Amino acid sequence: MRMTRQRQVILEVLKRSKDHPTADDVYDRVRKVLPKISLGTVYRNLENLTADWVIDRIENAGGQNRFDPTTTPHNHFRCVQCGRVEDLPFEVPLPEQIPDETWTRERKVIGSKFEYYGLCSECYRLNAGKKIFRKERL
Amino acid sequence: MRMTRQRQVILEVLKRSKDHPTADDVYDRVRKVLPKISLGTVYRNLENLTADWVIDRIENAGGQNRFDPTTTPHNHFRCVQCGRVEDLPFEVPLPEQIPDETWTRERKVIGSKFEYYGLCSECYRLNAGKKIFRKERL
DNA sequence: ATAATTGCAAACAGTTTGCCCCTAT
DNA sequence: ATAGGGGCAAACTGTTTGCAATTAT
Repeated sequence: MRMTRQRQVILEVLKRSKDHPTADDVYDRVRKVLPKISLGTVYRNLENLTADWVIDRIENAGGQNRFDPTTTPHNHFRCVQCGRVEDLPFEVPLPEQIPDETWTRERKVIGSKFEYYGLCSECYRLNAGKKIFRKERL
Repeated sequence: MRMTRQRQVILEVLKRSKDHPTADDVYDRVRKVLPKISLGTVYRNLENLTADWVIDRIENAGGQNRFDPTTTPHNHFRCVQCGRVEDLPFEVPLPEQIPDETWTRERKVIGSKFEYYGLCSECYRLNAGKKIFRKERL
């Protein structure tokens, strides 16, 4: 991987971000430094950096993906209303080994993912009392 | 919600599926019974059924959403290569309560999600020895 | 020198929507 | 009878790709 100015700035922006920005977010922030960069370049770099494990992609089918400068294991809280992703400020005690060996032997288990979901503080305040997550729960 | 023939068949197809089909998958299967149904109708129904908690949408993955006829809590294994989602054939011991009360008070935590990911048995066999998940791991 | 990378635009995939007709209640 | 739902196509959003020009190594 060549270290171009674009890649450098994208990476800096990302490493400085604590909010797990979307590709658009990154694009907007990078453009303040490199106004002529194209969205395609941002996508290509996010892809390459993800492939090389420099950053992490938080996937979200249907909506926008988000990118995480932290590649060491940690867990997230996801807002089901606005899509915001926050790091959990505490550890979650997760099982260290998979109980079923027959199951494990048949596939390659690479890792696991845990997250809480709900309403972030802002959406919670804005929606106090309203039923907004699907129809009848919350 | 009116019970139309289309909704009925979509629901039947889904309840019979153990593989967490995508909207396309559902469309293909439903078309064997109702060849004239439109993809839009399938999407609209999957959306409504999800909103009414009749089915579940599996959305934190790349690519297409998948749909799950089981709405009671259970966990998944996701293949990072083909996207397939399987139910885990065992229970995962997850934390029952969130350790940090200050954190909890500020937002509305609705639930949590846990999954293993890796290569399903088919992709594992096909890719034995190859490095296919991102660049240098596996 | 040359292979990787860029900007740009066009293409793509998945999903949603508007409109007008139809049908379950 | 009438509001909710269907079919169809067009629109939309997020992401990827082809190409010719540029740049890090």
